[in-house]
Amino acid sequence: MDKHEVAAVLEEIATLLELQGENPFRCNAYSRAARAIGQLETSIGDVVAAGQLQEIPGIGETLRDKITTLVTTGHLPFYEDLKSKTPPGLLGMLRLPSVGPKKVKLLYDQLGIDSLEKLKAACEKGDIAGLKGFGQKTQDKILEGIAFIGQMGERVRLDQALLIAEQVLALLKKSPRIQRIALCGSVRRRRETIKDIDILVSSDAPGPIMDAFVKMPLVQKVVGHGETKSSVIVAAVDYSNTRVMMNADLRVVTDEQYPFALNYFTGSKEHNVAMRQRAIQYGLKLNEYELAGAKKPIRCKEEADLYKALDLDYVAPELRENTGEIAAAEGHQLPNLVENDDIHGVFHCHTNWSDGADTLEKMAEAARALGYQYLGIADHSQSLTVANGLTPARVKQQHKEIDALNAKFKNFRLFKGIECDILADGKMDYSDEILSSFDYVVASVHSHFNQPEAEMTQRILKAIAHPRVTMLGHATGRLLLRRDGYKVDLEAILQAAAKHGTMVEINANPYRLDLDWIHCKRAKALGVKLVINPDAHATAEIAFTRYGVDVARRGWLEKKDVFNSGTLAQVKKVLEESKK
DNA sequence: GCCGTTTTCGGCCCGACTGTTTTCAGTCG
Repeated sequence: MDKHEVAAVLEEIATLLELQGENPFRCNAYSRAARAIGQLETSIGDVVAAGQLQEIPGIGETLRDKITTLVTTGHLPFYEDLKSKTPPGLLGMLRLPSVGPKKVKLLYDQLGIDSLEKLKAACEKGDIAGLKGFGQKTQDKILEGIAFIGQMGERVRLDQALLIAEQVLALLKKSPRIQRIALCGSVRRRRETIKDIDILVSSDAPGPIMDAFVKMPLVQKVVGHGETKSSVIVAAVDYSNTRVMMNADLRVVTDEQYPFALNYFTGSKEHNVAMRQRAIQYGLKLNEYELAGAKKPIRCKEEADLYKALDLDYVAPELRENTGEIAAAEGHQLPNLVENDDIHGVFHCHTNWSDGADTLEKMAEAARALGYQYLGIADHSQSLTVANGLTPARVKQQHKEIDALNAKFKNFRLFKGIECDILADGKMDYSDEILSSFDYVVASVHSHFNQPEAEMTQRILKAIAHPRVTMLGHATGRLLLRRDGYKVDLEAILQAAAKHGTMVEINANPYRLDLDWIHCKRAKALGVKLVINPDAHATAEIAFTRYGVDVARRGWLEKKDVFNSGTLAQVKKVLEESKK
C-alpha cells in the first residue's frame, strides 16, 4: 500500500467520523495525518519499517499503530468497521455546497436519506424544508447543487484554473478604487490541481467591487454576496475546448490589512498554523487582518514585512506547505528558487515527424520567439507505431533536416534527441548504434503500465543504467485527475539516477507534472539533476514549461539543480561529454 | 487524536456569510 492509498484511507476515516458526529478535533487529527503522509518524500513502507512514523508531527501512538497495521497488512479493521456502518451515499451528499456532516447526519437520522437520488426526491416532494435547521432556501439550494454536481468536478488542473483566474483578475482590475489585487490560495502556491480561485483586493470602497464581481459575464451562479466576501461559480473554455467550471471567492480588505490577508488567504492552512504559532512564541497574535502586538499592532506594508517581523526570510508562496520552510526561513537556508527566465531551452518536444502537430522549423521558430537558445527534438521511437514512431531510416532523414536547419541558425541550435520507449523488459527501442547517433536520449515508459511494481522498477532501473540514456521521461506516467501513475519504487529510481548521473525530467505538460514536487525535493537531496520539459506536441505547448518551473519551485529547486537553466554552450558541453 | 519552557488535561484558528433563527448553528476556507 503506497502513501497515497494510506492518505486516502485516513482522509476517509476523518470524513466518516465527522458523519458520526465525532469530536471535530479528532476528525481533524486524521486529516492532518493524511496530509502529512501524502507529503512524505520517501516510501511509507520504509518509514513504517524503520519505526519512524511517530516522528512525523501529528502522528501519535494511536495513529502510528493504525497506520502500521494498514501498511503491513493492507487492512485496517477500525476503518472497515466504520465504513460498514456508514451508507456510501452519504459521502456523495457531502459534495453538495452548504451541506456538511451535520446536515447529512440529520437527513439520514430523520428521513433515512442515504443517497443523492433519495435527497433529490425528498426535496422535490418538499420534505426537506420542514426539517429543523432547514428551510425553503436550503431545499432549493440542495436541488440546485444536485443539478450542478454533474457539471462540476472536484478539482481542476492548474492550467485550467489559471486560465479562469487570469480572466477574472483582468475583469476585476477595471473596477475603480482598487488599491492592490492578487490571486491567492493554491493558485498562488501553484499546486498541480485547484479547487477554488481566491482573489484578494484592497480598497476603501468594497461595495462596487463586490457588485462588479458577481456581475462578471463569466459568472454562472452567485453563491454568496456579502460586504467583504463574495463567492461565485464561473465557467470558461480551456485550451483543449473543455468547459471548466469552478468556484471563485473574492475578499476585500483595507490596504493596511492587505499584507496580512494576502498571507492568510495564500495558505496553505498548515503554513498559516505554523505562522500563527510563531507569532504566539513572540507574544503576538496573527490573523487575516493584523499582527497584534502587546501594545499596538505591528505595521507591515508588504507581505515580506510580516515575515521580517517574525524574524523570518521571505518565503515564496510555492514553498508554503509547512514542509520545513519556516525553519529554513529562520536559519537563512531557503533556496534561491529557479525562475522561468532561467530556462534557456527544453529537451522534450514532438514534431509532425511523429505525433506532433508542427514542423521542425515551426517548433524552432516558436522556441526562438520565447528567447530560447536551443530546442531539443524528441519524437517517439519506432515501437510506438500509434504515434508514428521513427524507424531507423526516418531517424537519419530527420537528422539531415535538423542539420540543414542548424546551418541556418545563429546563436540557436536544434538538438537531435529521441523519446525512446523503455520496452517491457527494460531494453531500449533502438540498437546502441542508433542511440549513439542522437545528441541525447529521453527514456520513457509508454506500454505495459500494469506490470507489478517490482517488475516496473527493474525495467526503469535498467534504462537508467543504460550509458546512452540521458534523462528519464515522465517518471510515473500519471495523468492528473484521470489516471494514476504506474506502480514504481521512486526512491530506487532516484537513487539509481544519482548513481548513474542520469537526469530526471519534470514533465511540464499540465496533465502530467511528473516528477511531482515532493519527489523533486528528494531528487535534489540525492544529487539528481532535473530537467524541465514541456512534452510539447505543438508550438503553443512549448510554453507549458512555465508549469514545470512551478513544480521545480515547489520542489525547492534552484537554478543549479535544473539542467536546462544552462546556456547553449553549457548544455552542449555536458551532452558531448556524456557520449564519451 | 495530538500535544506540552504556562499545561499530562484541556486546548486545538477563527471570522464571514447564510439561513433559520429571534441569538445562533452550520458551512467554508
